[in-house]
Amino acid sequence: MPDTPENPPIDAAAPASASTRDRIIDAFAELLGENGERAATLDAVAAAAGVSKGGLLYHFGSKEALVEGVLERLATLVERDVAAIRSSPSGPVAHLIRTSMATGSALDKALVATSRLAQASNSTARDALRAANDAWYGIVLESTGDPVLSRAIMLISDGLAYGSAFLPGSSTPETAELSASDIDDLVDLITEVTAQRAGH
Amino acid sequence: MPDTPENPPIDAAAPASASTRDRIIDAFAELLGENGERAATLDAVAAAAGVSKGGLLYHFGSKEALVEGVLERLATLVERDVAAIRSSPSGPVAHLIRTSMATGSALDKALVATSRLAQASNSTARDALRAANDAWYGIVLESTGDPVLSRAIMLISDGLAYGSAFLPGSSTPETAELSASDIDDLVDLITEVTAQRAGH
DNA sequence: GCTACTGTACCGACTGGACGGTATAGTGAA
DNA sequence: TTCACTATACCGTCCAGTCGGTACAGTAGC
Repeated sequence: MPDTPENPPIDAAAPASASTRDRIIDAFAELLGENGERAATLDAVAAAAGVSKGGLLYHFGSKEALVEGVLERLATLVERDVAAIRSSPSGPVAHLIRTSMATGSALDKALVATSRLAQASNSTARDALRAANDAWYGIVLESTGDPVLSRAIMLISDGLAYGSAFLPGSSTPETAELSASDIDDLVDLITEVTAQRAGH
Repeated sequence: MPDTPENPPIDAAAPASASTRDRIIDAFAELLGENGERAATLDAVAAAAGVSKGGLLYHFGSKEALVEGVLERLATLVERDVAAIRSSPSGPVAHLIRTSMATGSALDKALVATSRLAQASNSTARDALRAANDAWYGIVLESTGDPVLSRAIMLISDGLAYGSAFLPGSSTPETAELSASDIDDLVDLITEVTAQRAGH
């Protein structure tokens, strides 16, 4: 039985329309985020993307190439996000805080995946993360005009990202997952403080 | 040539005085923090602790036992820190913020090591991290009496820890390592906001 | 319209090294 | 003699990367 063209749209989860390359990057990022760096083996990525290991290695000659693929995707998505954030009607800061929690968006996935790689001592991934942070900090500073406040806001955003990425599902109510209204309260706090400091 | 007793105090970094068990946990935590979970192999830990692999496995029968060792140490150090933080003359919040950045203390090392384990999908490590966070949140809430502010403070603390643990050494000045005076500014900001909200 | 050939996309068995863990013989201090 | 190791050899598994193929679309010459 030579080739069975069984599955152009084989995998329910993966967008069958996307190119094989994109599906592979999706799968890699997903596995990194969900199960950590160790689980994102070539075999696992191939299986999740609905290709064979050989097929994967046809597109990405090594695991490093796969990492570069995720990093490139992150850079693209961050660029897009920076544009979106600047023109956000609710203001850049509110937008930043609200999108800092993992929402399952492509940006989030790429960000979490890159964090995992950075934690696995991949310095390129660390640079990519820093670049993204620099871009966001720039916007916040532009918006508030206050370096200290801007740093505090970035730290809150980092803390939000860290918590939702690495400590999902809380046991106690104290630090339970932040609800939408908690985020609203946070945004209100920040808005208030920002207004106060602006009118020194 | 069986054993060359070349190195009881072989390793300059490791405190030769501490018990072998403690030195092994030190080495494990250090390797986890510096080079990620993947680098913390039994062989590497044994070498860093200045014992043989057989010696390591004499004390810790498995890698899981080693993980438990780090978790236990974290629990002990957190307990100690909570006591210290309550009686801090500068107030709990300032103390928390100031000690959130990786300073190379034993607590930091244990915390970073546990974060790496948590990221590697170790749910016990995640629980330990959450427990520590709950403890600190409790103190902050007690001190400020304001849940929203307390959450913001915890997020800043998390952001600080995340940045210093996972993104050390910055390339650009924008998000460069926070200096001592930056931290002072941050603490001032928080103190100010806390006072303001207390006197609604 | 057929043959020969090229390039692209992919499959899956296999290899070699790393790693966790086991086993065991030996050693030196208390 | 026991305790706390060292040293070495070994096993099974996992994993990145290699390699020899297969399928098929296109295309150029006849």
